[in-house]
Amino acid sequence: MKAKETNIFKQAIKEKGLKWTPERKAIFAQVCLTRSHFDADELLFQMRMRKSKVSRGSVYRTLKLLEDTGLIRPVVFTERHTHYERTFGRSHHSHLICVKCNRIIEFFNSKLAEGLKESYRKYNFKEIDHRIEATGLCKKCQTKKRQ
Amino acid sequence: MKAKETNIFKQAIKEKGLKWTPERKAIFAQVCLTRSHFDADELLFQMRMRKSKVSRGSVYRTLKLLEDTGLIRPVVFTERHTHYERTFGRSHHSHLICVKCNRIIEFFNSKLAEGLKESYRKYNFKEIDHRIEATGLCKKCQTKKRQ
DNA sequence: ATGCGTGCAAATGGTTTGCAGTCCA
DNA sequence: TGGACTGCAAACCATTTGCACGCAT
Repeated sequence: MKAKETNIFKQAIKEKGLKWTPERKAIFAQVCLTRSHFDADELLFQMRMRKSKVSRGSVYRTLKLLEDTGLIRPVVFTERHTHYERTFGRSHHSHLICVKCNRIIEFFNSKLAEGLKESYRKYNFKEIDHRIEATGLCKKCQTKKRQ
Repeated sequence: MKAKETNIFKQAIKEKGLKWTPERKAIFAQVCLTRSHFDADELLFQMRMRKSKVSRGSVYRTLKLLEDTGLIRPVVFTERHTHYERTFGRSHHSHLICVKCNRIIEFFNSKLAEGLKESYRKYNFKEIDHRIEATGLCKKCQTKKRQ
């Protein structure tokens, strides 16, 4: 992990008057390693693989903290439990999800983004965040025989 | 509830080779009465107010069935449990949510819709459904003093 | 020194499920 | 009649929380 990345969270922690602990550092380090989407358990498992010891409770607490800080955000797929994705160091995008094979494509479309801006303006809302999840069938799954 | 509405579900049930029971009818009737968003518990509570007796289990089972049938769809807000909204008899829309007062505005924007269509085309996905939830601060909450 | 953060385990709470009895088709 | 459906309560499982101890500030 680059020093710069560590600092994003450390700084946020300091600003909130909270403490910069080894656990928080370790959990954030693991988040920085993620390439796509993850949930609390996956993250914990990956940390254990790397001999990094933290409790499940701390993982949940720290993920919540990261969410509050805006460094990760929840993405909701079909499952019951929460998935997250990193927000820093990646451009904002939406998700296209194949309901059959669960393939996830991250995309960006400017018309969509503009339409969203228009809507915020129209209703006098100050923009914070948005979540777009579009379900469908990917090319492969369209041609597959019905299971 | 208009007879026409009852039939939407009854017909879907028949097509699947399932049984049209008083419980399913009652639960669907209550869904038809909803004006905005609801969760399993709210629906059950409303039914009990109207002296309509069904078990919590049946509510969950029937909501899932309605979701499979496409007659309701989950909308995910900040909370932990699932909220639904009716899909039939209403136009497709997105949600603008004030994170402070939880006000929800349903909106439609054609640019946004077009951008979404473009994205489906671009990635060769067959469209099924989409969910757009945009968070922000409504006008009132922007001007309110920080709590 | 102070009190925030952690680990641990128990509690929570929405949702699911097993089972015995009921009732549509 | 027979398998699907229901009510009920127990089970599930991701997440939260209480508590005693430890450590950052």
